[in-house]
Amino acid sequence: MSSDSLEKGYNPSGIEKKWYELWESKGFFAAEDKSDKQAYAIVIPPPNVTGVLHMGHALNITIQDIMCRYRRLNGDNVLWMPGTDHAGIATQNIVEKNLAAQGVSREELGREKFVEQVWKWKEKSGGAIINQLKRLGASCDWDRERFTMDQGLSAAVRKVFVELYNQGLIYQGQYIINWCPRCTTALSDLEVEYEDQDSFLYYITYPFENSRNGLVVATTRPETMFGDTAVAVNPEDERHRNLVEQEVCLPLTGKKIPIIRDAYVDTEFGTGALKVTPAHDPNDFTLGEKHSLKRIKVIDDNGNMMENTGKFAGLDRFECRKAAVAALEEQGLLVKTEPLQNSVGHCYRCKTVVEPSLSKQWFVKVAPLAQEASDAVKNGQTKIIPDNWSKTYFEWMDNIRDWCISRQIWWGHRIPVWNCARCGAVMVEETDPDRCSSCGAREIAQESDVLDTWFSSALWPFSTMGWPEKTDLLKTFYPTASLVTGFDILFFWVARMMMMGTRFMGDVPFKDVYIHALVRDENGKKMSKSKGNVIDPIKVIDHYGADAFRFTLAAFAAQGRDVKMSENRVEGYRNFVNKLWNAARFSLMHLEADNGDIEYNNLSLADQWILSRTAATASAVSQGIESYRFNDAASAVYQFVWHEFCDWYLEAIKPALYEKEGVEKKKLARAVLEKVLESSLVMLHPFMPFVTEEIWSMLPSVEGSVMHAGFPGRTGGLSAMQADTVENDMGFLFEVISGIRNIRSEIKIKPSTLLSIRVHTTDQAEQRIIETNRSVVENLARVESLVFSSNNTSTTASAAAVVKNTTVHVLLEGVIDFDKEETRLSKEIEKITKELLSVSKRLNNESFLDKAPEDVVEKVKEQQADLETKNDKLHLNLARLKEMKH
RNA sequence: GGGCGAAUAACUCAGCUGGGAGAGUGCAACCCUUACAAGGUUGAAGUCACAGGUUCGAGCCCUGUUUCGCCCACCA
Repeated sequence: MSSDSLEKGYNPSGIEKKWYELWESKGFFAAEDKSDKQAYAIVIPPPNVTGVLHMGHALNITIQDIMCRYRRLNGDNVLWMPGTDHAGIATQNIVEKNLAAQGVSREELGREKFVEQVWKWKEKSGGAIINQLKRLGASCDWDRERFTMDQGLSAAVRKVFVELYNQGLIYQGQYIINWCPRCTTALSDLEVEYEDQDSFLYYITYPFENSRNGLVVATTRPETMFGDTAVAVNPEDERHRNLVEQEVCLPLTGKKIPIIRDAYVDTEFGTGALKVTPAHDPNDFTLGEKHSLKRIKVIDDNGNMMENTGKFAGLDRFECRKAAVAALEEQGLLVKTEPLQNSVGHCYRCKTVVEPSLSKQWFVKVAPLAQEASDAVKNGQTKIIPDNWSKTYFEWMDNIRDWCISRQIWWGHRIPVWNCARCGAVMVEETDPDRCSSCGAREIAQESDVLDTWFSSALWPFSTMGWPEKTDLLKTFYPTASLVTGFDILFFWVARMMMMGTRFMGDVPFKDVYIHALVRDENGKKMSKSKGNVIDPIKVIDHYGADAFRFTLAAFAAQGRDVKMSENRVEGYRNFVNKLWNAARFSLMHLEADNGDIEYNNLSLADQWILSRTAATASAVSQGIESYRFNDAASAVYQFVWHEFCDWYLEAIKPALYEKEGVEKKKLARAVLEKVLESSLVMLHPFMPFVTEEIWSMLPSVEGSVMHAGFPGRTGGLSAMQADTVENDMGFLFEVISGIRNIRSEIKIKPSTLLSIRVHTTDQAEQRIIETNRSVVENLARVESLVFSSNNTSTTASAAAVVKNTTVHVLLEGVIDFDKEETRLSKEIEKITKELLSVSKRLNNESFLDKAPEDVVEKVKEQQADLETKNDKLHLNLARLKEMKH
C-alpha cells in the first residue's frame, strides 16, 4: 500500500497541470462528428480575444464544464465548441493604443497595414484567456477552436449578409444613430450605456423678429442650437394659444426658424417650448421628419463644432456649450439655469458621451426576424431558464428597433458591398467581384465599413460547425442542447442567435438557454477595475486550487440575479477537497487490488445504509445538474461525502476494518468501501475534476480515467423497500449514539472516559439493531460495556436518553452529577412539551381532522404518540433521579 | 414611466408544486480518539421586512406598505 506517499494535506499545484495535459493529449475532450451515442453539444460564449478571465467567465465556464463532464460520464458524445470573438472596437482600441505609444496613428499606417498589425497582435497576445480557461479545467474540444474572423466564419457572415440583403432585410439609409466621437464609429442602441448625470437645464430666449420678446426654450444641450430648424409647442398649451408669430430668430446666428405645433411636446416640462435639432437628437429627428424640417449637422465625427457654427467652429462640443451659454448671457438671452439630473448615453467600449448624429448607415430590419425568434420561445422550441427571463426576452423582441450594423472601424468583417464609380450600381456579393456586374467597369470600390461584432457572434452556433457547408457536425449536433450565459448579453447575443438560427437553419440554435447570475464582490457591488474590488480567478486557483474554486461557484450558482463572491467561502470548499483527500488516504490504507464483490445478503447495516445513501445521492446530483440546480447538486454530494461517508460510515466500519469482528466482516466492508469511494469520486468529478482524477489514479483496483467511469446507478442494489428500512434502522442507531454523546457532553464526562451503558427496550427490532451493531455503538460513543436489561427501574445512578421505545442508561457510579442531569432532563422535557402542545393543538382542531389529507393527519398522530412515549420515559427518569438525590 | 428581483440565525445564502424552518461560516464548550486541527463531538442562536387576506394550516398563494438592487424606455 502506497499511503506513505500521500501527503497529509492535498496540494493541488502540479497535479492540475499534469492531469489537464494528459486529458488533452489523449483526446478525452474530443467529440465524434458521427456517432451512435447520444449527442450533446454546447457552444461556448466566445470570450473576446482581448479578454482576461474574470469571475463571470469562471462561473459560466464551470457550469458548462460540469454539464459536459456529467454527460460524458453518462456515455454521451459530447461537443463543447470553443473559440474567441474578434471584438471589433475593443480590439482595435487596444492595438491603436499600442501604436500610439510608439507615436503612430492608424491613419498614418493605413487600413491594410493596420489590420495586419491587429492580426499580429491577435497571434501574439490574443486568446490568452484560452489558457486561463484551461486552468479552470474546461474540457472543450480544443482541436475545433474557432475565431469569429477565421475563413469559415467569414464565409458564413458573407452568406448571411447577402441573403438578408436579398430578402430585403438589410438596407442602407440616412438616420439618426449613436455616434462615438472617440471610436469614430456608429454604435447600435444596445451599445450605448445610459447613466444618470448632474446637468443643467438652460432657459434660452428665442426672440421674435424685431422684438425683445420671444419664446423661451429649455435645453440641456445649448451647443446643438446651431442645428435647430424649428421650435415646437403643444397646440393645446394655453400659454402659446394666442401666439401670432410664425417664426423666431435663432440666437447667435440670426437665422429665422419656424414655430411648429405638435402634441409630442410635453407641456409640463420646462417652458413648453422645445428647440428642434433633427440632426442631433433622435426625437427631434422624428419630429423633423413629420414636419419636413431641414437636418443640419453641426458637430463633426470627432465631436467638434463644424464650420457652419461660425466663431464656435473647431470647439469641442462641451467647450462650445460653455462658450455658447456665455455668449447668450452676454446678449441677455439666457433667462435662467437650473440643475437637472438626466440620463446621458456613453459608449460601452470607451465610456465617451455618445453623440446622436445624422449618418448614412447599414441596418437590419429586425421585426420579421424577431417575430420568428419570439415564436420559437413561445411555442417551447427553446426554453429559457429561469423562466421569468422569457418575459424580458419577449418584451425586447416586441419593441425592437432596427439594428445598425455598420461600424466605421477597420477591424472586422468588411461589408460585402461594392459600388461602381461609373454607373453607380450596387453589388452585394459573397465573393469579391472584379468588375461592375451591370456596366463591366473595373472602377468598383468596396464599402469601407465593417460589421458590428455581434453580427458574426449571432451565427456562432452554426458557423462554428461548418455552415454553410452541410457538415456531419451540424447534422449531429445542431440544435445544441444548452446555451449558458449571463443575462447581460441576453439581447446582444442570445436574442440575435435566436433570430439568425431560426432564419438560416430553420431551427432554433439551442433547446435550453440557462441564464446564470452575475458575480459581484462580497458587498454585492459589480467587480470593476476602477473600484479595485476585482478578485482574479487565477489567483484564487493558485491559492486554493481549481477544484475548490469550481465547487464554490457551483454551490453559489443558485438561480438568481447575482452571487457574492468571498474568499472565505472558497476556503471552506478547499477544506472539503482536503477532507475528500484524507478520506481517500484512509481508504487506501485498507483497500487492496482485489476487494471482492459485494455480497448483498451479508452486508452490515452500515454497509447497506451507505449504499442506499450513495444511490440517493447519485440521483440527487443527476437531478440537480439536469435541472440547472447546481447548488442542489453540489450540496447533495457535499453532505453525502462529508457527513454521511466520512463522519458516519468510515467511523462505523472501523471495527470491521480493524478486524474486531472477524475476517469475513472485514472483507465485506472493504468491498463496499471501495465501491462507495469510487462512486463518490465519479459524482464529484464534474465539480472537482482534478482531485478526483488524482485519487482515482491511486486506487489499486481501477484502470483508466475517472472521466470514463460511468455515472453511479441510482438504486445501489437495494430495493426501495429495503432502502427505507435500512435508513430507518440506521437513523435509530444514530439517535442512540447521539443520545449517549449528548449525555457525555452535557454532564461533562471526559471524552477519554469509557462508558458503561444499560439498554432497556420494549421493542424487539430496536434491541436487535443495537445488538447486531454493538461494536458500532461502542466505537462511536466510546462505550466499554453495553448490556440489555428487561428491567427499566434502576437502582444505580444513571443518565438516560430516550429513543423511540428504547431507553439508554449511561451508568454513572461515582461520577454522576445529579444537578446537571436534572437540568438536562428538564430541558429536554420542556422541549418535548412544547412540541407536544403544538401537535395536540392541531389534533384537537376538528377542521384539521376533517379537511387535511389523511396521510398528513396520520403523520401528526404518529408524531404525537412518539412524543408522548418519550415524554413519559423522561418524566420517569426525572422522578427516579430526584428520588436518588435524597 | 414600464418590467424584474431581493428582504429567512451574527454573516453569506438554500428552502422547486402550501404541512410546521435548513446549510456553510462565525460563536460557545470539550477533545491532538491510530484519514484529516484545513479535523472531531456537543450546544446556543430565527415573530421567515411590515400590515391585511385566502386556507384546517402560509417563509411559500393574494392585496397593500417600506427598504434595497437591476433592466428597459424618445426624462427637451
